[in-house]
Amino acid sequence: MIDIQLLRADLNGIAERLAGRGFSLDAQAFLALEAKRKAVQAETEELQARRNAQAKKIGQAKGRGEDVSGLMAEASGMGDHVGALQAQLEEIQRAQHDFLSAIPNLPHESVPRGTTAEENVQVRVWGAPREFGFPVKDHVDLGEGLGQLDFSAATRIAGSRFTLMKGDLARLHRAVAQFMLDVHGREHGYTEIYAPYLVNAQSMFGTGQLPKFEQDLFMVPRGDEKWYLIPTAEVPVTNMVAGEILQQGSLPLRFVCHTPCFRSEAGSYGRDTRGMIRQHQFDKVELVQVVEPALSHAALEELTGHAETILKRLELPYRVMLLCVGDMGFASAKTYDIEVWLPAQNAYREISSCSNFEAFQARRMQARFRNDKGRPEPVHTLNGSGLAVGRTLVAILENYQNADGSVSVPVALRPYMGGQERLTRGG
RNA sequence: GGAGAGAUGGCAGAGUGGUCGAAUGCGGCAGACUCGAAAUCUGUUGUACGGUUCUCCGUACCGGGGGUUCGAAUCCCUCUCUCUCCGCCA
Repeated sequence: MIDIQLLRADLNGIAERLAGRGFSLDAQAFLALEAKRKAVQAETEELQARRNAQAKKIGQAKGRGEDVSGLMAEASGMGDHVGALQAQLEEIQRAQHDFLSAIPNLPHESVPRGTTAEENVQVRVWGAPREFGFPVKDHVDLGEGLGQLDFSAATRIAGSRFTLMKGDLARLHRAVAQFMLDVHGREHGYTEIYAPYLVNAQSMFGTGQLPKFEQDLFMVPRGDEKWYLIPTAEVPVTNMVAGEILQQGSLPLRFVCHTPCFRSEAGSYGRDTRGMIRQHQFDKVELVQVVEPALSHAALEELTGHAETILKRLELPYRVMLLCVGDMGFASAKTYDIEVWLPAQNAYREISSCSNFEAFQARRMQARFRNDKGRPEPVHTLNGSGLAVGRTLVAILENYQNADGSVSVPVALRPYMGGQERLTRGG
């Protein structure tokens, strides 16, 4: 949620900054709504004050044993009038809330201009793609060749965009997640969280998935209520601080959480149809930080570095991209994507997205801390994949493949595989 | 799934129609006493929105929503959640 004070103070300036990310702010609608709100709110509150004063007078007169029928007659009708005004005010406020809810976050000043992914800026590259002395296979051929990846079973059981793994590959998948949790939890100081996979609409609103992006989610109805399968652990974990007023000394909060993630992938029908790059269900280890505003951009650098550590330890080549304004998500003020090298695609592919949401989510969630003046102020929230487990597995398969179709286990993961060094057919 | 009891400020806990944003205690903050601390005493201490603008003022909020009333923390309806007992279950 954008700060309404900013719109009041500098409407045109804000509209201009939002235009950069392809959002056209209806300034006239805002001004009209604001004027109406101001008038109705002033009138409502004034009448409420008069009604309260009158009711108080009646009470006091009654206490003295006086006749109050005259006072009561004066007051009759005031209640209905107040009610009507309140209803009107609520409607205006709801409209204003809806208006604000649909506005994306303001990009940070360090974010480059641009409208598409082509204009993202490469920040750094780590590692060099390996030279294979043989024709490389993609992860589907490798996994199926090992007899450990079965898309036809997954399709039979659920449908397209689902994965079924068996044996050593399933174990390696688990090892990857365990490894990430251990590095972030034990070395980077994140507190491990286990959280609900189904959340209510309010939580989805808090992190910005609702109301605009309901079509991207799996919704689970229960009576009149709706639950949603989480598209990322960001949702339950960030909402841990919803409605809270945190003590300054308790910040920063750092959480790591491994969950499955569920995405409808509506509107991406033709993309990445082969393999496990784009699935309805995938595992991810998510990093979340809740910090003081002044420190949030330093925290984004730190968090991104924590995600990169995983790729370094796994010795997978990657690059870090700073997203341009047009390619950023709705709630983000600044985003780095980490892209891992996939030999079969001869390309870098996204494996992590690290964002600073500044106060955008905090305002929606009412997540605050007590600042130096002792006043409640919205915190800043950040998150990043640390990393997407399925895509990490894809990267391992493709980068660690051998000429005979077997796959070496990265050294860092061997302790999680009972020392096993290789995935081979029948394993 | 069945039966019962609850939900009040950071916490505990009063308050069954009017001067209640809410007693009291604890905690927090400030001050007094003290060389300092403890104890004691005094004062103070919620959030949101709006107006004004760094000073105050107004409105709302006693689990959520709705109703009765001139007036609701208090009465009525409803939902959610918590606790106890029984059943079931991983």
